[in-house]
Amino acid sequence: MKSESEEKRPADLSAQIAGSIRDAIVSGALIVDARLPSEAELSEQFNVSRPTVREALKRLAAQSLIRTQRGATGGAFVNRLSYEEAYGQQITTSTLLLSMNDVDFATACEARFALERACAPLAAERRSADQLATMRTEVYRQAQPGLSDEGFCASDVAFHRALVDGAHNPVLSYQLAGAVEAMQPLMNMITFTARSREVIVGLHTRLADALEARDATAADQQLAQLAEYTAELFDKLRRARQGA
Amino acid sequence: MKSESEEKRPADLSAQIAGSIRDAIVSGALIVDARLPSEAELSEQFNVSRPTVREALKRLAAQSLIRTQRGATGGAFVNRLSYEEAYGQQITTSTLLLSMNDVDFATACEARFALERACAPLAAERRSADQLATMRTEVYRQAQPGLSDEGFCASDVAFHRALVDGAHNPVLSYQLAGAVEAMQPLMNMITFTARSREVIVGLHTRLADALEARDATAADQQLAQLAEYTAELFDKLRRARQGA
DNA sequence: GAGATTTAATTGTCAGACAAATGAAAAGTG
DNA sequence: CACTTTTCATTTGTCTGACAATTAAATCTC
Repeated sequence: MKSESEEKRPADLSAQIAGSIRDAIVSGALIVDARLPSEAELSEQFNVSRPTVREALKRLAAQSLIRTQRGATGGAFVNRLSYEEAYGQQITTSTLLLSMNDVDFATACEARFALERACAPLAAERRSADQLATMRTEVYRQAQPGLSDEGFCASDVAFHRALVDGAHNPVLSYQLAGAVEAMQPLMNMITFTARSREVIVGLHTRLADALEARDATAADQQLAQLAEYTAELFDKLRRARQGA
Repeated sequence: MKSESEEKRPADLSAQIAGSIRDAIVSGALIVDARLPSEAELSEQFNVSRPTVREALKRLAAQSLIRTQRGATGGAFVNRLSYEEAYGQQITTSTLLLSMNDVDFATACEARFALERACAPLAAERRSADQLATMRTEVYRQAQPGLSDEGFCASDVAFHRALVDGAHNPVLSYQLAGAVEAMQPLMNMITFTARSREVIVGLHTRLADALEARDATAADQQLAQLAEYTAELFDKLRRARQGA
């Protein structure tokens, strides 16, 4: 798409080297726990200085593609990307994506609930007693009058993560982590009145009931209502601000 | 969870500095397009050398959190994370997560189709003529006898991305990009027989028909059948390999 | 052979230098 | 004065060389 005259400058050496090593990892030429050549060797191979190699390695470390270890048998090793690390990056990226691109609440909300509803049938089928207990605990917490708005939102996230984890599919959990957690800063903008908390607690309770009864249809209904009510709440807030 | 004795080594200086700046960006203390202090100033502020500061900045650049520019008015600037950049990272992370953690095909497949089915109702409602045309084109390509297995898989990805984009929700597209594209290496392991291609082309055709008719229920049905058939194909492949 | 010590390899950090890019100010020109 | 050219200061990109910190293996001692 880009004409050859515009912005086709060669990237930094450290970026090139990082890309070259990244390709080797993604393609499988470098397998998990394989040791990369030492920094001195890499600087020879690529004909650059050690600082340049180090900058390249730090780029890869930032993406959790490698880990480094000091000492005689140390070096840089291809890192097994754990779900936990992937969660973290996913959440950071999603959060920034929403906050920096003026993604409106309706769009983010729609995406989040669409994805969550994809989990609901699986969660209804497979949720463990443990996950159900977590959901009940969070609902109880949400009903406490003294809870701050931030606390309410945090509990909301915990509730929904338990729901997602109930699908017992780590790939789904990983994907959803970003969508659910990234919404929190947007949710934190809402001041929850006693009335709206009451409605949400009611929906959460019936959602947990549905999962306890392994009733996928009922769970889906409650989620749909929750999506609708959340959008409604934000719309009210928006109108109130425009008026003021 | 971790006892204080185990693995609580202080991180590298460059990692600490990167974390400190990253927090400032995520929290909003540094806004988009804000210019960071020069490397010399940062090395003074943090009391480290310039190479160390540079390693920290490269870590942030690897996550697309900053961009750098040479020259008199240059420096490091907080980068607006674009959807395109986020897609790329999402795909790399998802691909590695699947390939490195022995995620079985069934799990990945279940996640992918669960998410895709979340998009289907929205896509049925909103798909543009353009996206429908893309889907038709890809189906046509998939029906060509001379197409290689890799080509078939690539076309499959293109088809499903058009479907996802049909929901006209960039957040959903971003989330799904990882799920759909990361599956491709796994799909590439399958040798598609003429018979199985025929079945898939048929399902794709009816899926496109459903979207053309804006029939969400029919689209969902076809996707469900596609999920089932894909799992079946892989199961057959697995048994064949075990037998050999 | 078991334990203590030395050694070599490797990453982490620093200091100082020069090259390259780039925009702004200064100087020149009509 | 308006416009162009030159100069220049600032900043990132890269290199060289050095030393500190860490770690496992090799060596030594008893």
